[in-house]
Amino acid sequence: MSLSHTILGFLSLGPLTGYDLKKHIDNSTQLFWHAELSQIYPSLKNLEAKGLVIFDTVPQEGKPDKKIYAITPAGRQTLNDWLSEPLDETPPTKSLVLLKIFFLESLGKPQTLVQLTRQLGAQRARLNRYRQETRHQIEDYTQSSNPSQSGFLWELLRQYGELQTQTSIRWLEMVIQEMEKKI
Amino acid sequence: MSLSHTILGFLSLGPLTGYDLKKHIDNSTQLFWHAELSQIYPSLKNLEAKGLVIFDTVPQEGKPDKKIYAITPAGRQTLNDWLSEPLDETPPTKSLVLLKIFFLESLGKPQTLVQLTRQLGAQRARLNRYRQETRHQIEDYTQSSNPSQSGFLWELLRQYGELQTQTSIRWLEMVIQEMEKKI
DNA sequence: ACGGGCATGTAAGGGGTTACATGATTCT
DNA sequence: AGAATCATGTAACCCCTTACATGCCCGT
Repeated sequence: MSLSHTILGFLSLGPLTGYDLKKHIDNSTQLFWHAELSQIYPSLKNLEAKGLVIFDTVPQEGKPDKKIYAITPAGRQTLNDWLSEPLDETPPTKSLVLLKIFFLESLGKPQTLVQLTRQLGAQRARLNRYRQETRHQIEDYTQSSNPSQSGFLWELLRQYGELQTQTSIRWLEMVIQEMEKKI
Repeated sequence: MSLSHTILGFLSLGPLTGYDLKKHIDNSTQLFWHAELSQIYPSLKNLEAKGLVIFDTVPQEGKPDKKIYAITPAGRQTLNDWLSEPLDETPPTKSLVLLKIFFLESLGKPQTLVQLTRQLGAQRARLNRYRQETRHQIEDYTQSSNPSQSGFLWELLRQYGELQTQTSIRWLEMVIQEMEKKI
């Protein structure tokens, strides 16, 4: 499970429940990672069985008891080992969108242009999200937080998303232009 | 199975065996899709059970009989339906590399710089692959092939890979510079 | 009155990887 | 002599998604 690295990463900054973890993932890594609660809970159980995390139970009324998880020294070690593994490859990626574009021509020129234009719109909307919501989230966080995380890399990763999306937009504009010239 | 769309896409251009399919995927879509034979064979069986492909058996000696698969009209319909589904979203992505970079700071500045520099090297190597091997593959193919596929979108997708990789490189250079300035 | 937030989970199934199994031919 | 190519597949296991299950509290 590679989700376990995400969990260990967040727990290394402070104790959290599974529910809180989900919110942290949604807020800060949605650009490059996501997970459902139905995956987080079993994963926490698994990490606990391996001794990488422990939890305290906080009784509550009207809700299930809270289980506050914290990273153990063994967990910290595992996280560090993973972070230290050489980052000297570019793992193969998958993209259903690009796959579809690859086979799109068989629909004929007008349909192909419709699809490319739709995708262009989606990418533009995404660019706006990165420039507005995501940006504000980071600003809010950086002002209000404990100094253990600077938000430095977070802002840089937001910029990564912005740059890659801009590149996609320019590429799609170019493809549409080329396509219109054809035949 | 989204692999089934890849298979239907390739079979729409002409009949192939599972083994050939693997080579086609490796050659042309490795930029955004990949699959192992152990996944391709069951997937073909599944498509056959659904009536989307059929196969002819060609006896051989010393090797298992060849099974040459072809797309059926129902298969073509399924492919077209998929290609026509609105391309108006940007599906969430996952990247272990970005995830690692997000948590990298906890290793300390020198280690973080080592990791970022390694990743920069990997991205530069990838850029060269796109500019050389991939480019030559496409040129070879475009000259020697049946006119049903123009290789037009293939070359554009290669350019997409080149552009995105260039963006990654510039971003990493910027991050390393920022990181060196810090503290 | 109804939806959303809080808080935990289970179950079923899709999709994918790695390792294993067979066995002839051809290249280095 | 050993590796790669051709050609098919199975088995075990991991990762993830979707749907389901429970139940209180708070805001509109």
